[in-house]
Amino acid sequence: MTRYPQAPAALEVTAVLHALADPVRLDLVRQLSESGTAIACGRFDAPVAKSTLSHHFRILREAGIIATHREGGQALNVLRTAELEASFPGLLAAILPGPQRVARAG
Amino acid sequence: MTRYPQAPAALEVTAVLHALADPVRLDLVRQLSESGTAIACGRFDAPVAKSTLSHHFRILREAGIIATHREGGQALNVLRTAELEASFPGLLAAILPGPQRVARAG
DNA sequence: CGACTATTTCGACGGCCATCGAACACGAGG
DNA sequence: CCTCGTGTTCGATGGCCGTCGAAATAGTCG
Repeated sequence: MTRYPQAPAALEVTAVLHALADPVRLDLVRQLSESGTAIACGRFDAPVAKSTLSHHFRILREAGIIATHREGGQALNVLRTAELEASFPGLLAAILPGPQRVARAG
Repeated sequence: MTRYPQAPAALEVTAVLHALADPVRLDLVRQLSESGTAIACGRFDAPVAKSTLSHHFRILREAGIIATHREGGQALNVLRTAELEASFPGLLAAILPGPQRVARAG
């Protein structure tokens, strides 16, 4: 079975920021966040080749931003919201909303 | 009077994250945040050459993270806290208190 | 003006990164 | 067993980035 390189014990801020600094990866994280559920690698909407997508998932995984586990024939990805919130509270909330989105009350 | 290339009208999230993803730059921002005041380029504590430091300030400036204005032979840098908070509320609070430090030479 | 300090620019160098297509691995189903 | 769908790995490529020292620029002060 495929062994996924697990996230580091402690999330490194530079690794997390670097992972999120790429437009493609940031969009992947946005899709995960908005869906709220696990998404298979092939179900993402991204303008890059499959191999490139796999590379991006690796970066996100090694930074500790997402976790991947195989189920059936596919690899399901989930956002590690709790760990991210524990290490950098408010980070996702700060950067995930699109820059043109207007903050709404409530 | 020296004209510094000013920050874009709207802060770009990928540019901001990329700027903060470098350990040296993140440390510069930390020093600015902790001091709470303007700091001249030459008074920062960083393990790189002055020319490299100038390069890092440029990246931070163009991302809209800091602002620089000349005053009496030196260039004073300030964190653009208000603009950052307006565009990405909670971002600085999420990543600045981290335990990461740049190892200094010597 | 001339010297001195502070910062930027220049040119070069090495390394890392995003990207791709092709080939490989792995699990599920016929 | 063979095939198909899904991800990953490999090798190559082009570009961007961090780094430096040296030279250029800017502003201050005598």
